Amino acid sequence: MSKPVNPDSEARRPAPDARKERWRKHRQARRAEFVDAAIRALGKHGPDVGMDDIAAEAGVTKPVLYRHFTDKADLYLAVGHRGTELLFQRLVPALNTETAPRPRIKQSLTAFFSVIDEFPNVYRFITGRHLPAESDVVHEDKEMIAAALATLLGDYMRAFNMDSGGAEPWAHGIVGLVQNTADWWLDRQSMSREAVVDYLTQIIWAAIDGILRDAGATVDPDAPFELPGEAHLHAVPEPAETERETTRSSGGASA
Amino acid sequence: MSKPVNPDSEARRPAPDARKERWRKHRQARRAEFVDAAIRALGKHGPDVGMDDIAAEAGVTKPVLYRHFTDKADLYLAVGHRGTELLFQRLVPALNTETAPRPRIKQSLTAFFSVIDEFPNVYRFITGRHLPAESDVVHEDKEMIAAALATLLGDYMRAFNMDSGGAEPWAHGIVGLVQNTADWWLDRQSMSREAVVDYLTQIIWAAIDGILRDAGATVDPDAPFELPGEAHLHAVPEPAETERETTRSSGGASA
DNA sequence: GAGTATCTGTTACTTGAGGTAACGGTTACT
DNA sequence: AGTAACCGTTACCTCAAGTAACAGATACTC
Repeated sequence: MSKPVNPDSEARRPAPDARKERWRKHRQARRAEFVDAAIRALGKHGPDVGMDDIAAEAGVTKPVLYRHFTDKADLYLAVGHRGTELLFQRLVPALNTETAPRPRIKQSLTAFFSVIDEFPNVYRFITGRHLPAESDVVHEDKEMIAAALATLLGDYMRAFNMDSGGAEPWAHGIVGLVQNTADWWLDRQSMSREAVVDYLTQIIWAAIDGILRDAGATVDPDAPFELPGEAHLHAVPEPAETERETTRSSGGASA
Repeated sequence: MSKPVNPDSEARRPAPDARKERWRKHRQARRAEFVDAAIRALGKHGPDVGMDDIAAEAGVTKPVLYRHFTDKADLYLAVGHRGTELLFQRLVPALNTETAPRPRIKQSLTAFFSVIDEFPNVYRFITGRHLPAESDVVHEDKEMIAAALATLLGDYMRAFNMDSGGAEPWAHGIVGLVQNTADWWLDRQSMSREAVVDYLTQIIWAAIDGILRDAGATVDPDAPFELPGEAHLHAVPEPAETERETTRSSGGASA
């Protein structure tokens, strides 16, 4: 801000000084480290940890934390992104594998359940009511999954010359169906993981099959079914540990 | 605490003084009044209202509020109960009407959607991430609806000599399916209420029908289907505006 | 009617967690 | 050598939740 830049300087902006660049990777690593600490602290003190506790868990004091996260919400958002990353790493490949419908459903469910089974605390924290509204990452995630599902369903339906208007509500419905059942299962653990997954596979396929049937189509759930130009949920879309602007520039030069 | 009671006095505890009794109804009314104010204030200032604002909205100051609610969480819990009451008033009759399966599904969905359509702000607040975890009423509500659904499904399934193990996960699944779709619809409003309800009716019946079909049974969705000793979700189970203990007795005389 | 239990309400305070200011030290680029 | 970015600290500010302490009404009990 101190050196006045001439108007056309925007063209050659890269690296006026390497000292800034040098730290980029380091900062990301540090953020990740704090996210780990936050998760550990969350496990220790429960979901109402203070920033002091998190900082202590990371072996530093509060202001250090605030150099990397603008906010408690920002930190929790990063925790959320960590969860998203974990989930999508396993879910995306499962969803995108082009096999027969039913195994595809089942392997996607297995992916999902394996993640929440492995990190139940993180999952509960992220989906639970403990984070501030700004850190809500679940909504985005669900939107993303639902969007992928919607195009998938829509394509199938159009392939059968059906009206595809139901694709979107149904996609959101299926996402909710899975999540709510997962929450319930995680709470109760009243049956094995395989059992829930099987029950869910059954109901989801039953639903899809029923809808196809309503339109006069029948599909063998275990026969490979290829679609021209299949919809893909491309890798994890948010860079997960990307740092938000942390410096508090007091009012960025309007006009 | 000042007058020492003799040991056996617990037997004849009712009404030593009518002055206590006299106010009971009044307190309930007052609480309800504050709940109204809270909802109004929520509408005005958004979901991060302060207790001062709520008090002001009710025409009083904070301490008055705290005489009726132990806590912000307590107040929000009462707001939640109000919502539950609103919902169950319409949902319970719809669910319990014994008609053919499909119209029954549809009228239940219509009931649900009409409520959230009529009170979107309340709905969003209650289901959203703004209340403290202690005020979560949605979880209970969903459990209750799912439980009713589970017995219903279970009874049907047993009537067909099917294994009823799926009833519970499916019940929770359907609840989640509806809620998530409702959230999506409320956000986007990209189709009419009737349309979502129809799509949901279709997928839910498709799912149930498919499951029955897997077991070799077929049911006409529009033919009345009576079941011996049908499961009922009995009226709204929580007294909605019941007051929690508000007096802060400083440490109840241990030993 | 005197006494009092329970409400009505107020202003002024305490508390605690989130967040910040201001300082000093270290590394490695220019 | 100079400096731009980091490392880290202690001590503070802020603001909303929640509390103390006080004073006036109403309507029951004796």
